[in-house]
This record gives sequence, C-alpha cells and structure tokens, in this order.
Amino acid sequence: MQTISRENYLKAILKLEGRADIVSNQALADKLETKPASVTSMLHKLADEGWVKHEAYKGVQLTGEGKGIALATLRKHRLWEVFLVEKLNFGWDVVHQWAEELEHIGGEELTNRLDAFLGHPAFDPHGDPIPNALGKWKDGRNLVQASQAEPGSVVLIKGVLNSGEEFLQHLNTMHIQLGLQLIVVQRYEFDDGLVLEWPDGRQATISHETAQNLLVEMKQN
Amino acid sequence: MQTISRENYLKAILKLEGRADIVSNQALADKLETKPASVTSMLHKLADEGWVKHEAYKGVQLTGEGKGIALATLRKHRLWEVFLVEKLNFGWDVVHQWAEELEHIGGEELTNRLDAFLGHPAFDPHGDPIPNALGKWKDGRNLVQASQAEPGSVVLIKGVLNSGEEFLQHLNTMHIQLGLQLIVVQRYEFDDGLVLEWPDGRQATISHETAQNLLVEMKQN
DNA sequence: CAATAAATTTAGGTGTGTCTAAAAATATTG
DNA sequence: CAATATTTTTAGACACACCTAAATTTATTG
Ligand SMILES: [Mn+2]
Ligand SMILES: [Mn+2]
Ligand SMILES: [Mn+2]
Ligand SMILES: [Mn+2]
Repeated sequence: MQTISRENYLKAILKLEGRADIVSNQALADKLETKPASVTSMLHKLADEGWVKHEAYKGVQLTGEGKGIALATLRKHRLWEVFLVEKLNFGWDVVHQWAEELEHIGGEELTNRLDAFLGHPAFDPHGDPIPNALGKWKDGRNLVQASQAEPGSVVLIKGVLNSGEEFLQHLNTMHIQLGLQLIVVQRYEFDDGLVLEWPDGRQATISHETAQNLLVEMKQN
Repeated sequence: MQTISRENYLKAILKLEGRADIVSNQALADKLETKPASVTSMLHKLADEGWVKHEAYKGVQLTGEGKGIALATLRKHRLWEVFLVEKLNFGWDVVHQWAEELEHIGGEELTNRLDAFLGHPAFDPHGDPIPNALGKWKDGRNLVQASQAEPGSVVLIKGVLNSGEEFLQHLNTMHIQLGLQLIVVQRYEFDDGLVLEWPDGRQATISHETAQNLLVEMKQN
C-alpha cells in the first residue's frame, strides 16, 4: 500500500543511494528525522511490498519498482516547488515543506498536466534536475562546489547541496541566487573563506562551509 | 491536533448544518462513508479540541473555532478545484477527489497566494461560492432548481446540487455546463421530464432527477 | 583476538482512525 | 403506553507509524 510515509522512505533511500551504494539504517533515520527502530520496522514493510531489498544488519537497496515510486515522488516534489516559486511567487527558502506534502497527491495524469502547465521545467528552484515521466533526466551541466573555484575565476551559481531553510535564507541575506554570476576575488589561507565580487562591483566574503554547499559552473579560468 | 480526518469531519458537519440545525451521527457517517461507531469516536475527539459541541444521542454543532477550520478547508478545496480546471484544464467531473487531498495542505499564506494567482474567483467549477480569507462570501445570485422552471422560460445554468462524478459526467453527455443558456420548451406531465432547447436549436429531454440537481438563474418568464 | 563500541533488531507500548458486535438510549407505532 | 425499530454509544480489535529500552549482531581497537 502506497502511503505518504512509505513514499517518503523510498525517496530518502533514492537520495542516499546517490552517495553510498547501500543505504544504512542510521543514514535513513537521520534524513527522515526518525529513530532507527522505526526505520527497521518500515524497511520490513517496504521489503514485503517488494520495493526494497533488505538484508538484516547490512542495509537496503531499492528494487526497480521501488525506484520507480521514488522517482515519481521526487518528480512531483520538484514540479510543485517550481509551481510555488514561479506561479505563487514564494521564495526558494520556504517551498520545501509544502512540496513535501504536495508530492503525495495525485498520480501520473495530474503530474503530467502540472508539468505541461509549468512548461516542462528541467530544474527545480534549487537547481536540482526534474525527472521526466519515465524517471529520466539529462543534466548537461558540469557543476563543482564553489569552494573549489580558484581566485580569478568567474562562476555561475547553478545549485545548492543543502536545501535547508537556514542555508537558503543565509544565501538570501548574502544576495546569492541561482543564475547569478560572481567573480572569485580571493581565498583566505587561514579558513578558506572566499571573497566574491557581484555584478554591481560590491564584494563580500562567504565561509568555506557556505562555498561547499554552493554548486557553480565555471565560466573562465 | 488538526489532522486530515478531523478537517474532513468539520467540513462535513459544516455542510450538513446548512440543512438541519443539528447534525445527526448517521448523516455524518453517510457523508464521510464511514461507520456510526467511528463517528462517535471522532466526535469525542473534536469535542475535546473544542471544535464541536456534542450532546450524547442528540447531535453535533460546530463551535466558532470549528466553523473557522471548516470554512478554511472548504475555501482551500474550492480554490484548488478552480486551479485544476482553469490552469490544468481538467473537467469539472474529475477534480473533486484531488481537491479533497489538496485542501489539507498549507495554511493561510499559501491559500491566499493561490487565491490571488487564480484572480480571487467567487465560485468554484461547480458553481459553489468560495469563502474569502475571513470565511465570508456574498452570493447575489437567486438560484432555483431547474425542475421548478416553467415551460417557455429561459434559464442560465449556474450550479449543481450534486457534485458526484456520475452526475457531472451525465451533464457532460447532455452537453450541459455552467454558463449555458437554455430554453425550457415543455414539461411532460407523466414524469416531469423537461424538454430543453440549446442555443444551436437542438432539443433534448432531461429527467426530473437531473433537473432537480441543476441550479439555474431565471432569465425570462 | 578478546573486549569494547556502534549499529541494528526485537519487544512492548502509544496515538490516530477505522471496524464489528453488543449494549444502551431514543423514536416510532400498534 | 408498551412493544418494536432505529439510532447512538461502548467494548474490544486491528493496521499504520511512531517511540523507548533491551537484546543482538557487527565493527573497531587495544
Ligand atoms: Mn513528503
Ligand atoms: Mn528542491
Ligand atoms: Mn479532504
Ligand atoms: Mn466543488
């Protein structure tokens, strides 16, 4: 039975599979803000449904069917985020929680109509690619963490590695947004802070931690 | 705690209060497609929350706070229905179930933005008035059941008393939709069937039951 | 490699919302 | 107005998704 909680678990497993090939109980508990015992219990249910392969004490992996559900949920999440930002004019820092609920509504038909209404967007407001109806996407971008950009280079802000409200609000405060082009002026040896220059000539420094969570496209140098 | 189920109950009570002043357990069970024992159980919870006044064996009534939640939920339901029809081009016969889920998402801020995005619609796709942010609406229309229209009169379709999928699909089949202007040509004495004439001159007959569920504005006669 | 630490699972509970079957209260009617 | 029918409530269960605390298993390390 496809419940909200189960879709959330499958989506979380999908994201964690991106890094490690096998997903640990603990990582899931952290991501879902729940307790390991709850995760174990749910993994049994997901395995019963045939959506994950679970080996006791070893970890989980999505099955083909499980991945399909996870991708469909992720697609809905990101499309609704685009809706909230593009159509209802919300900031990228507040849309995640609503999308977390909206992603569980309706099926393929509703999703495809929403997709068409939004003009088949390729990326969500955080720069994350939106899977198509088949769960596929192509991301021709070659993104790196801003922390890896050398002084003198020009970078284009294209995504974030942390979509949390606090981080995004910090970016708002720093006047950093997707599509912005910045010049990396200097790197402080001591703490790896980066001095950046905005198009209007203003300069400001971002911390190493902030730079690590910023995905950019290298324009020059 | 404001859960999906509790919002559904409050909304159901609100609608049933429209007819009888005190709502019976049975009526609620019917409307919510649940069992009387479940209703009793839920009414206790709603009473504990202070959202209804419940006298054992007598019936329920919304409190001010309960009515507020019910109206907010109804507002969201109808706004999302407008979205689905106006923006995603769904038919009025299929949007109810999705709205039944969407109505539980987000709060005032999201709702007000949606309202603005839709251009502050006064009525939903079924001709039902949409409460404003304060739960109020003004319905200047003077609607009657089509079954009460006399032969020779001209009527404007403005609403339905039954928003069920089957009835709405039947109206689709009959080419009856909101805003349509029809001439009542004749009433059959035997079964109160109504012969109607469409703007293109075509004529067709609708049953008394169908006419009873159609709300119209009298244009002439 | 045995002792310790960390991760995972099991056992036993809780709250929400539902159900069926039985008891209690209210309505209806001969 | 007493007998019967209907409505409502209570009692006892169940599924879902959580939790804490206590095993159990796996990993680490002296
Ligand atoms: Mn979610
Ligand atoms: Mn996103
Ligand atoms: Mn609902
Ligand atoms: Mn409606």
